[in-house]
Amino acid sequence: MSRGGIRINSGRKTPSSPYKEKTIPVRIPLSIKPDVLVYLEEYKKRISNNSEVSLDFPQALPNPPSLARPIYSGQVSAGQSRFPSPAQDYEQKFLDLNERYITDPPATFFFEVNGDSMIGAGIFHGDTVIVDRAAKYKSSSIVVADVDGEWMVKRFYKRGSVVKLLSENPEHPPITLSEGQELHVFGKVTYVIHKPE
Amino acid sequence: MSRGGIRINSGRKTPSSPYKEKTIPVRIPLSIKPDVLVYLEEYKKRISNNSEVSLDFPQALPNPPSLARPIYSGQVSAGQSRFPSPAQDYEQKFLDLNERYITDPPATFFFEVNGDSMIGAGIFHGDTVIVDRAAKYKSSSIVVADVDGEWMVKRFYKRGSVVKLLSENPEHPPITLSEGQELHVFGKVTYVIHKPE
DNA sequence: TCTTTGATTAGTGTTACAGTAATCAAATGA
DNA sequence: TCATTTGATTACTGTAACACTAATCAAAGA
Repeated sequence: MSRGGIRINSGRKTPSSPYKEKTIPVRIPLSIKPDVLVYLEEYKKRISNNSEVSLDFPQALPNPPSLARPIYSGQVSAGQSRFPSPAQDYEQKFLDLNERYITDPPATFFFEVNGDSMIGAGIFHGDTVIVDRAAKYKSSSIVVADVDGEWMVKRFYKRGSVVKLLSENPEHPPITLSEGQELHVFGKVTYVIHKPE
Repeated sequence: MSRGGIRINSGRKTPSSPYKEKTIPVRIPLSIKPDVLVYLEEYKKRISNNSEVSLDFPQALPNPPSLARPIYSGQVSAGQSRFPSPAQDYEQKFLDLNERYITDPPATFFFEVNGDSMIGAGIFHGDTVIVDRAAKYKSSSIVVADVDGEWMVKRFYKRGSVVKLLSENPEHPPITLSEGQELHVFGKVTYVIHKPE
């Protein structure tokens, strides 16, 4: 009758929680408990969808509810063609920068740029680049990459087995990967935020 | 010596919590615990600011606090100097693009740029510029201006009574204001958002 | 071989509790 | 009389503990 006995190495495996990490109790006001639960639900989904993604880097939040700001947008010419006055035909939009420029929040990172090797691509010293780890990059994409521990913004170039990292400044020669050098593309630069002087 | 004795009606008053309501423990994944704490912080502030409001009826909070996005930021080199791996020294920041790049929401406008006359300033065709009408501009500031109904992005130049609008592209000559021409500076370009290709 | 079943371990919501904070009024002292 | 000190009293909070559920395994049975 008894089917008992030792079962070594049995039991629930870890991590088997939907978060794939430990949890800790945090006191939440009753009125916003439902919001937090919804939030956790979203987070769970994201974690399970991205489960194949490496967890070397801490993952950030799912799409939290954002405060949209009403912004009047229009078009303006850098050349000299004629445009209607923004005062007349502005279009009231609720433009949320986060929404517009961050496609995948958990995969999005910000970097401040150091140096002027990418001036030709409109990336200046001190600029902030928005990097999306989930975005697909190809040859000629601008990426943030790590070559033997050195992190840089470059234009990624690949033809067959030849991989180079190109600058956009004649003073900076391309970097060709030599034998034994390791290249990790961290993510694709999707936007550059530049503060003009 | 003894100051003891019954103190009827003494003790901490309710509600004395910053939330003005009960709380309950909710299990939160460790990695997003900081986010939730920030969220609660915001909520607390909102509650305390509205404390003068009558509590006869439950009040709907005006702006629901948004869950700030944690973004891991680091620095990356466009040159070739060495930087530590973001995995090692990432700094968890709650970076909100709106907050960071929009100082004065009602005075902030967005324009899409047409043409390439400002390439030297890192402003390309198709870019979006953030324009702050409330920001002070001076000679050499980049502005959105209206000259006789024509709207443009230019570098504003002023020496005495001489006013010019300069391009940042050798192919585009400066615009000198002639007699009878009207110039209205709409606002100062505070940031340029560029999508590299 | 396949299925059943209890053993075993991980994860979860909630209670309990100890420690802290806030508030009051009696006792004290000026 | 009135301000200050002080301990009593009550509310609040973070977290440990615990009971319960979920997941997984391998031995026993079919």
